[in-house]
Amino acid sequence: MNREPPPESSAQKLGRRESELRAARRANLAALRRLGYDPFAVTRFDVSAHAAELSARYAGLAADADPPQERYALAGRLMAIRKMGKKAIWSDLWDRSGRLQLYVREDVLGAQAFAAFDAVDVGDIVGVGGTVFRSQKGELTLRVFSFEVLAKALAPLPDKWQGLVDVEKRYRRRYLDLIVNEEVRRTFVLRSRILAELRRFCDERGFLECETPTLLHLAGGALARPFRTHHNALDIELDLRIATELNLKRLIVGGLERVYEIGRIFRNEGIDRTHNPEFTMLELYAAYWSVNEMMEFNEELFAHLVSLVGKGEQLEFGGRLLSFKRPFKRIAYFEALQRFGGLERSRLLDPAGAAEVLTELGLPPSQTHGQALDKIFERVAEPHLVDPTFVYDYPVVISPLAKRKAGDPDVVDRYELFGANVELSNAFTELNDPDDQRARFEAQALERTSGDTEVPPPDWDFVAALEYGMPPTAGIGIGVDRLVMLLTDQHSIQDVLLFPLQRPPSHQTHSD
RNA sequence: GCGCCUUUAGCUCAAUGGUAGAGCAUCGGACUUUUAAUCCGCUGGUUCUGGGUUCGAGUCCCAGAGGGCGCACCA
Repeated sequence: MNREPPPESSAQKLGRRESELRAARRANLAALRRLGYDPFAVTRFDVSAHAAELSARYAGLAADADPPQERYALAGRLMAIRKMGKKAIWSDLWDRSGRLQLYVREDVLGAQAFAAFDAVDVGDIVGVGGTVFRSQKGELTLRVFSFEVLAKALAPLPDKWQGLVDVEKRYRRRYLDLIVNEEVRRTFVLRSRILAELRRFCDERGFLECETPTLLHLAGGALARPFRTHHNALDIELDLRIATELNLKRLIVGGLERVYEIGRIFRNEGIDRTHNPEFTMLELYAAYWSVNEMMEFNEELFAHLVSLVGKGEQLEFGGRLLSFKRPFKRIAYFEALQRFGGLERSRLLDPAGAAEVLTELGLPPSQTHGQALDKIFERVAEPHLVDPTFVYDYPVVISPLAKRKAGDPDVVDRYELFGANVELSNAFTELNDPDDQRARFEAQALERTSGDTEVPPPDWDFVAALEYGMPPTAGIGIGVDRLVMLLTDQHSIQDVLLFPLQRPPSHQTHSD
């Protein structure tokens, strides 16, 4: 496999400067060991407090007040060291909660331990014990009475002031990005909280989190090219899933009634600011709901998330303020195209008419009627959808798994939620008529044989499941990464994925 | 896949075709309340890779690699 060589074996590849920086750190490691502080021999450290906790607890502590006597133990990475003469050192310790300044004095710590602290480098991980006081410049500080080195950083860290800016290095060595760029850490902490909140919100409403397989004999439920893989023992080809839809609906047939999955989806497509080959999707299905109940659920969920991370009911994104005040705007699909593009529904419903519109808009011809409608909508309507807006009554031709609207067979009970000009969720009343489902799969099979490689082969087993009866059900899909982008004001999917897919690094020419 | 931009010290960035530099970090020195600590001093380079043009290439040309942006693709 393509792996970087171990750093030490590639020493001769380092610039002379970097090897000197590393040598200096190794010299300090040796000094620490001589003094009886072997960093890599330590197996644990009792942490009794975190930086942010202490800052909050002693926010009212005055500089001239008698400092409290309580001893606290903290552990973290030293991100700055300011030496004042030979007998005092100021340092910044970062733990997962934030930063706390340390004040280390020889007369407090003792000669031996102070000598050891003198051999510590920026980036080293230490455990310290001491009492808090407020410095003359007004900063809460830990007076260090004891300390241990818990790990040595043998490699030099990026510049503390400029940080790590090189985007490629940030993605390839995310750990450095997280060490040095606080806002990056904040984004991922927030992502974790959003994920937890999604689960809590669904669990609270009686939804069961289910795990369906990622390895499938046949990837369906969406239009996308799957990744292929091979299982050795069974000697069969497998697909990585492109959606969780069909299996979750099998669970609805099975009577679980309310299910969801927050799952990794794989699509063998290009990479850009809004696409990564693997991404996270929330799919949720509720028996006995129509798309209208789902819309309410959706609205409540998004308003809730915005209330957690935004400014009240508003969310700042890209310098614009989006209002998530309920109710969100609503507009029918064809009404949007009429309003924003002056396009007639009857013309768009006709494949030839849609193809004409495509040409009039200066867009390249599309293979299918459905694709043409998607392109037209994207060009004509999406630029107007800034505040969250439910677009409902989608045409049946682009909705193979949705139930037709009563009294209007050309459209289905489906909506998409748009915000900041992108699709945020997609929901519909699920098709549960096995005969209709079979017919739509057959139509898709024709598209597939006529060359559309993204149409999945029909999943007849799914039709068989529907024949046992699936209750009326509404389903929703939410692209979690794009939701996190929206909520954290990030504009590239790579900035909400810890390890976005990158090409293999260029300088790994060795193959051993 | 196509186009544009980009790659120089550990990090962030300079350098008309003419001796590769700065800040931070490192290293040495001064300083027991500093916080981008400050002050003094010394270092540090396969200019992404491979070719070519030229008396001379970080700079120009060709090919390749990585990255970014745009287009195409993308339920």
